[in-house]
Amino acid sequence: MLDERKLAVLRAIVEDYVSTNEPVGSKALAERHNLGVSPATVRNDMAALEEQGYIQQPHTSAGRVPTDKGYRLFVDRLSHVKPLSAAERRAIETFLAGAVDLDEIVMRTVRLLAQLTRQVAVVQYPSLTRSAVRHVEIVPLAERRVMLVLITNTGRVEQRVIELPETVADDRIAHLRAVLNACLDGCGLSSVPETVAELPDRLPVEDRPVAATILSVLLETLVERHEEKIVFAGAANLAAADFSVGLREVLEALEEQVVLMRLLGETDNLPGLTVRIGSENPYTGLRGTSIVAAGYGAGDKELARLGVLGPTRMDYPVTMGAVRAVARYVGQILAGS
Amino acid sequence: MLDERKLAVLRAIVEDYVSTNEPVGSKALAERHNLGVSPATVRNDMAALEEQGYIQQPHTSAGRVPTDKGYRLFVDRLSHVKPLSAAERRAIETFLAGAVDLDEIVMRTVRLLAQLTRQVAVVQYPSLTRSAVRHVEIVPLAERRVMLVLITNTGRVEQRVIELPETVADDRIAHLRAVLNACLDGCGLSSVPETVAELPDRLPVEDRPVAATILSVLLETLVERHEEKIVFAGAANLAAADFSVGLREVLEALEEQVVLMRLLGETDNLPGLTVRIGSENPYTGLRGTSIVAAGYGAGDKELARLGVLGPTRMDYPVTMGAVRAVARYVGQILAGS
DNA sequence: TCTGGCACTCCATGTTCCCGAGTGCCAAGT
DNA sequence: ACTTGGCACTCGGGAACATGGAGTGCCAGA
Repeated sequence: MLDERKLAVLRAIVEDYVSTNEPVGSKALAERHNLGVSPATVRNDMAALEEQGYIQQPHTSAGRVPTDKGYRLFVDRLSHVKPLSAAERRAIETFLAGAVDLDEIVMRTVRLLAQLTRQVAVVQYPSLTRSAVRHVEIVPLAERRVMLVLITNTGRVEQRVIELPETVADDRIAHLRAVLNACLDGCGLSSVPETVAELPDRLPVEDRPVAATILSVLLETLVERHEEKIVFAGAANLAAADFSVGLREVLEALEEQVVLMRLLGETDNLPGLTVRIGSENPYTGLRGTSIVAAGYGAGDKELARLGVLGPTRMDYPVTMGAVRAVARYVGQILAGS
Repeated sequence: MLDERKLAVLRAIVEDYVSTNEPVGSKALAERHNLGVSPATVRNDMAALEEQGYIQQPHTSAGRVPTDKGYRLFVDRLSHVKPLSAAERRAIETFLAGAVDLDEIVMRTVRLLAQLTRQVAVVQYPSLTRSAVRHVEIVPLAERRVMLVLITNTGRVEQRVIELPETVADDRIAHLRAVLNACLDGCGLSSVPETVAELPDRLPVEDRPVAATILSVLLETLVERHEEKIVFAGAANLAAADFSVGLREVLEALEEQVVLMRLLGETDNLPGLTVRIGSENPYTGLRGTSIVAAGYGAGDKELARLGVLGPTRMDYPVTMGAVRAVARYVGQILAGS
């Protein structure tokens, strides 16, 4: 059905089209990649490939262009992830190492990835759900107002201002803090609700209303922040690519947290790297774009995802290499801090 | 030099050009705005306006287009800030009121502003410099590692992980925290360095190295975070405007924190609202764009700035109204929380 | 099964042409 | 001293048309 040479032809078409952005014809193909056959033969192969939907001509009498199906075959069977150069690795390492807190890690990561791939990079904040409590802090702000600060083992910090039902002395607050920490320290966020459930019963009666208020805010925070934060960078790279068509839609998608989440979220069979090509992805505005994504995390459990979005016509091996490498390094940094 | 009618003509040109995006000719002008004179007269006035650099023709035998100087005159003398409708005000209020922490306030503000003006909105986080310490927290993470959390009265939270030079018992940490808070509470961030200077001397000798480490990180945080965080939203609106030319540059500028900071930062004579039109702004990539900015803050002191960036050909009265209104509401929210 | 040849298609590019919107200027009117 | 109508002129942009070249499909021969 698809012999060795036809696959070689497809590979050549993808590579040429990616680098030139112009439909590639049989003659140029036979010359540039030494396939050892004549243009006429290549034409026959092309006809077969087109027959099966791997390539396509924009107009009669134009060269061929890969279809989404063609890219898919290329990614799955005809290419290998291209590792980064040593220099690039060093650059990543030093750039990420300079970050002082989670915000900055994420910020640097997204920029790094955008620059490395010359495309739009998307990074999700480490999931609250899968991390654990490191410390809970209750800070008195005013007579009846405190700030609740929740610090997770991934370095994430959530804060909330709480209005209390009554005036509370600082030492009672301090006690409450101690109790809370004793019982929550190291507790997985997902199990916080049950852990905390009968906690008010163990407190003096007069402290219960206050405790209840604080706990309800705490639980609320966990629920609301369930949805993850997500950031992107490198929008300028979109304009640089010849994205004149549909740029609007792409930018809109990028500003829709929900869409971004879904794009990054859905994984597929490949271990680690997910590639979603053009029409494969769920959002119609992104018909002409592909997503290369990977999970990252400290240790082996995946805490969040990051990836790159670009035209279907992208250099998949290189992009995949960059995404994989960055995901690994971020994981290391996260584990180390 | 510029009599009443010539000014009216200029105003009419700006308004028409803003709404149609096409060079406006004498005939259409005389008809649409009832100026009470003939096209020929309008032509004479136009010639005078062009003579003085307020308008310009793209080509001979085309209509006129306002120059930056023309827009400037329009903004300064020919237009009034247009207040928002009651419905819009309510929308702002309810939308902003739902925010639970500073991050979310800023996020919502920037989106709101982008949606309201259909342009790119830029919002700076409240300045660290001009706010005061509300609480300092030192959280033990591991034997020789603590997290320093700094909470300001603007609701901003900064955190840093610190490696200590030696193992420190929790009660010593607690003591240190108490001392720190006692001495820093309410202290303006800019005066933290001097306040903290002789603090180690008042501690037991064995605590001094640890205290020094922590304090140095604290000071470092203040310095590094001196530069403000800044976010933008609404990039899709750029694509919607006919920004085909220079879109690349604009997007690049938006991703350059430094450039953004400068754009927002420089104020001018007008109380509150700053308008910088096309070539007036310092960055060459933004030759075709204008910035409308305003300061905001809790109470009267300005904590940070926010604004909108769009094509020079924008509806200034409406945009200015939106920016001013949003700035005020954010101030209120900030003061109330 | 591959190859060279050949007729055909059609896009991209360049040229020409023409229309119309808009201008500048001038002479006449108020 | 302005304002106005008239008029010749300019120039951009779109339509119509020509052309060259890259690329294709197909076929007959090796």
